[in-house]
Amino acid sequence: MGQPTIKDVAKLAGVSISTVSRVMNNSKPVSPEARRKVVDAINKLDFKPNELARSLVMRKSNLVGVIVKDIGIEYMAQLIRGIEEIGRVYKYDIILSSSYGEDKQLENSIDFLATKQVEGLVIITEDISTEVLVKLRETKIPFVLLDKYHSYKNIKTVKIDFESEENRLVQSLTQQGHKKILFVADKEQNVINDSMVKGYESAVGADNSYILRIDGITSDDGYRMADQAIELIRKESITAVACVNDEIAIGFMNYCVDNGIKVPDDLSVVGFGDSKIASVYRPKLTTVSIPYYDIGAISIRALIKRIKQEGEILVDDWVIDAQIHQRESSKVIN
Amino acid sequence: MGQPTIKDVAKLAGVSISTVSRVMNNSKPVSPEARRKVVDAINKLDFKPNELARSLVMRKSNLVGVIVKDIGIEYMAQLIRGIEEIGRVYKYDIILSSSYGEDKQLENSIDFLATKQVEGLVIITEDISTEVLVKLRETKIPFVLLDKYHSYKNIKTVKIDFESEENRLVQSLTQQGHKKILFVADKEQNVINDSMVKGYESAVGADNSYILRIDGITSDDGYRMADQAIELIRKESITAVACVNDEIAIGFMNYCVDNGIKVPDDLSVVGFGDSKIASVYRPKLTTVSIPYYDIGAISIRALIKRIKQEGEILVDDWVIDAQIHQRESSKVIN
DNA sequence: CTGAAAGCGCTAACAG
DNA sequence: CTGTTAGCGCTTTCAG
Repeated sequence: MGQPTIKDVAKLAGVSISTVSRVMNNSKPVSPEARRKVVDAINKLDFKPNELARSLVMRKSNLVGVIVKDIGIEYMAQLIRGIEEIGRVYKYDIILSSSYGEDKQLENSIDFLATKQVEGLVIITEDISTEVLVKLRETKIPFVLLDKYHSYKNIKTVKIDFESEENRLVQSLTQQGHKKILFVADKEQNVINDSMVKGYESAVGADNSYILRIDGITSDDGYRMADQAIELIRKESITAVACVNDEIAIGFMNYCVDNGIKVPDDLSVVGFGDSKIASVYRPKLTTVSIPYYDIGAISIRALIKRIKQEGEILVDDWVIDAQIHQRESSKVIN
Repeated sequence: MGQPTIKDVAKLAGVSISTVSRVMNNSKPVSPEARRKVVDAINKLDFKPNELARSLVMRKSNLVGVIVKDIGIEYMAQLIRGIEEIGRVYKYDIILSSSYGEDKQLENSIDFLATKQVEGLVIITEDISTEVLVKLRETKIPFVLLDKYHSYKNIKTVKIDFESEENRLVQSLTQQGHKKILFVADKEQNVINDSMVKGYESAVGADNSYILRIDGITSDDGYRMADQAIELIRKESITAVACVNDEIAIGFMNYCVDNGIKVPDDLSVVGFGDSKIASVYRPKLTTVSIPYYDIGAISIRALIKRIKQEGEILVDDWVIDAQIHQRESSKVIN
């Protein structure tokens, strides 16, 4: 036979299985005498309760499903960290699944996790289709959606205020004496992009805005668009460039290195997001750090609260503060 | 009532629950007639079997536990990716747990996962104590240990041959004309370190070896030790430096930037590991990439094979090839 | 081919 | 305080 069960413990302790159950869960008073015998038996057998059986009868799995687009994406890993660590505090385990950005796979994951009786779902993606969303709602499983780019009516989430954070960042540039600042945005239309553009514009003034919308958001994309940016910068005597994310900023700075442009002496550059590389790259990149760990932690807490019926899940968007890291890539203008 | 159960399906289809079970699992012949009715009922109710109940009766959870030291560590995320993706192919789900390098937490995770009836365990850590190892063995749960630094008698693992990979890397340097090459190693004694030193030495010759053992393995540590290294490099007319990992190499190159030393013109630098930053940093770092995804994939495959009793788990260490990426930070000597 | 019945390991009334 | 009993939702003999 395999693992010892509650029956084995009961037999060894000379009591009924109910008694064993009671001491395990402290659910009802048990005589010290019986308790001792049971505890002894448990230790002797190295008995561990079968959570599966317990979950079945209690209709409670203590499992939450986390579906990520790709665990290899740096910020998703940070998010999971927060979710896992806080989930554990509430005795919830994480079951992990990846969607690789495919709707079909996402749906599969949701179904699959549903059969495993997860009590809640955290979905971390960069976009999700409305069809999947509908399906998700149908499952009746409480969920929180950490979606980077879109926001939906009636779905509240945990996030930072991209508009005001970008605004503060750009303002820090103007306070350093920069009059003309280029903003490199993502060509794709999405809420984050739009918010950041707004934040940028209200910092520099609408009549003093220089925006370059580029295709893609990787460092390669940043490198590729750089000649275009540099041309504009020369023509307009721009002294600082703010990029929609760190990767683009790094790609852009790489281009500068390759073309003899000195950052920050010739040009200040700032990013957004505080990816790991931002503080290792030279010059260290000025950027704003998004507290992903906290976002994950708050999400799972809200989710668990909802699971325990202690309240609705995120009645409003939960906005947390980000932090500007003034580093080497930007400085007071010469 | 909540989710529909097999009973509801049976009632709606007008058959017994056994019949429903049989069509779900194709476990026994069912008349086309009955099958149709059952399928209809399943669709109508949007019935999804409760895997918990199924697991309980079949004594098979289709769950494997993955314990990582910290999911924020880049290569661990890559490893998990491989595990998750291949696990899914075999219908295994991942339940994730972090140890944060603490033995106590690791033990807890093992226990916890055991109660969840995981069928196997993948432990990704950078070191593990023998006590925990003993405990792990006692659980009788099949496991694979992806331990970066240590190797244990009787525990086989999936890895690359650090010695011969480092050897090839250093040889590529000598082939580029470098006569004197410095190797920056980790002060701490561990198998990887030792292997790499061996690989380095057999490439340069024991009488021509320059080794600097430093404290720590982060880019900051690399930066900190750099003055010491530079001193040695000047004194001995060394033309290339090989670092035990990418982070140290980057830190070292940062120091070079800050001190007017041109890489690769004045000095060639190579790393090891191919972290993401290696290909984004300027100059792009020459390094060897460790196929973490594959390591994860092979591990889970071996584990599942073992679970299915189709063989012993890793009769021998499974060694896979790494690949040298010749990039910008090293070049033919002037 | 199909249904009744016995359990997987555990919890939770219900009587003592 | 404690044991007996009836399930949780499902699979699997065992008789038809």
